[in-house]
Amino acid sequence: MICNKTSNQVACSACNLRELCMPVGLQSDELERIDGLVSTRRRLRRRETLFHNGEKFSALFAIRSGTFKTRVASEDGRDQVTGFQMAGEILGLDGIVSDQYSCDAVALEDAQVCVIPFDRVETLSREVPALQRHVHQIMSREIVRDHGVMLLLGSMRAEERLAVFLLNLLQRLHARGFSRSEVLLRMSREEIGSYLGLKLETVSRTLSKFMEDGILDVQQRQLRVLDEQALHRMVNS
Amino acid sequence: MICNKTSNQVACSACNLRELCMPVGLQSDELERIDGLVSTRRRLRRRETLFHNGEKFSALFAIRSGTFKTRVASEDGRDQVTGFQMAGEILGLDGIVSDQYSCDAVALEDAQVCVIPFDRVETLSREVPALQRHVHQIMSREIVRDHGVMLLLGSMRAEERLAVFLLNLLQRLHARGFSRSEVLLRMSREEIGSYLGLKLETVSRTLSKFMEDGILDVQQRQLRVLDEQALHRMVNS
DNA sequence: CGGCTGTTTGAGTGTACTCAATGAACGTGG
DNA sequence: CCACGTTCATTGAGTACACTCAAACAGCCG
Repeated sequence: MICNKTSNQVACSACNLRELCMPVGLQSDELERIDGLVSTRRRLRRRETLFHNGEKFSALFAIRSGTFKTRVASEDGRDQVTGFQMAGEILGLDGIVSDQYSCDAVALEDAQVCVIPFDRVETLSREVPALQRHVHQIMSREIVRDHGVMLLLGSMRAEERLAVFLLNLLQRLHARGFSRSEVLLRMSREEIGSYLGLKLETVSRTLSKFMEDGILDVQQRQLRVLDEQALHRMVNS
Repeated sequence: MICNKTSNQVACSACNLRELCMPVGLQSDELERIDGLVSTRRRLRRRETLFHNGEKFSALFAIRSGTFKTRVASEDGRDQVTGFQMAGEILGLDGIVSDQYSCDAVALEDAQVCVIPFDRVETLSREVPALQRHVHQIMSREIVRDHGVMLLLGSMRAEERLAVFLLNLLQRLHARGFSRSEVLLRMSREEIGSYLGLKLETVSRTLSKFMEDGILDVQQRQLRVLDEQALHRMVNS
């Protein structure tokens, strides 16, 4: 009986995320060469951690499905959500520098990831310049994103932070084929608050205010944007 | 008459920053191979910008001397200092992803940088795995650093932020052979405030409070730490 | 010296926080 | 399937920290 771990694998070249994920921008011949990048898949249930702070680094993870949060902890127990990640995005870049992950990655819903051993990334990107370039871009993108979050945390008020957060979330979902105006939030008020540097009560109050103003319709975690322009105006004024 | 741009160049292999900068961890034979990385040097005067947001990306910059700040701007004019960089640190990583720099890098004092054309980095790191690894680590380090700043901005109070800032600054200066307790601040209160998500008055008041408490001695930009343990306690409690 | 930039300090305000109670949704087990 | 406990969300009341506005002061350079 032929049956192995990889029997249900989908090659990068055949993955429906190839326009979004590692293979972005690669030629078809290059695409085939990176099919060997993914060693295995891994399934996670809600609340399971993909890796945690201090764990030995060995691989990056490409999200196939589901949503994650990453968080860092301070010595005295406080923690900070550093991002929410969705299909096609890469987790684990923080682990490269010290050979151990420096944050926790937690699934916010049942999820599946592609395991990409980092030594394969290094080997292959020496041979495939387009992959090398792509890896550099992924890391650079993360740096630019982080700088945007710093701007948000350092200089914006609660309403602006939430507006930026929602617009960003919707834009990324839209890029994945979902509605531009409707979203089922995978994260709690507390997690949103942690990400935005606010307390959960402030997140809740601000959402309520947006509802009063006719900008949003929020029913628990089901959220609909009624006036996207109003959100944009919040950010640019 | 023989006289060219590179006459006063110092090779990476001979640079006194080699324990701190790009060549970190390379073997001597590898070291020689990366001597070609630096195309030129560039001198900057105080307040000069090394690159600015939107400018075409072509090179990374290794700081040889002097201190820089990087800042990002929001659409409505506010800006946020995203970091202060000193000798041996690398500027320009944000430019890789979109082929243009996404922030401004400004010299806080007269400075000198090594210009490292990025295509050379990519070419050479395909041939020298240790360099490839090093580039990945530099980018990963920046990501981890940014996450730390997010933790600071998202969850710490003014006194803690300033304590973290000072400890980090002193630790980096110490690694460069300077005093662990004394520093001439190269940045204004406003710049510190922008970095820490505080107003300049709050920075000033908090420094004054640290003086009253006997933790610091501050005379304008000349700062001396009298009680380093007290600063550490601020952070961990 | 005057003008300028940067810093300090004060007074009053406001935004987001803490503490607290209520209510809604969800999952588990009887 | 319903009852229960638990988690999560909302809303209120009062507070605190950092903000704004303002004035005075120090240091620096031409």
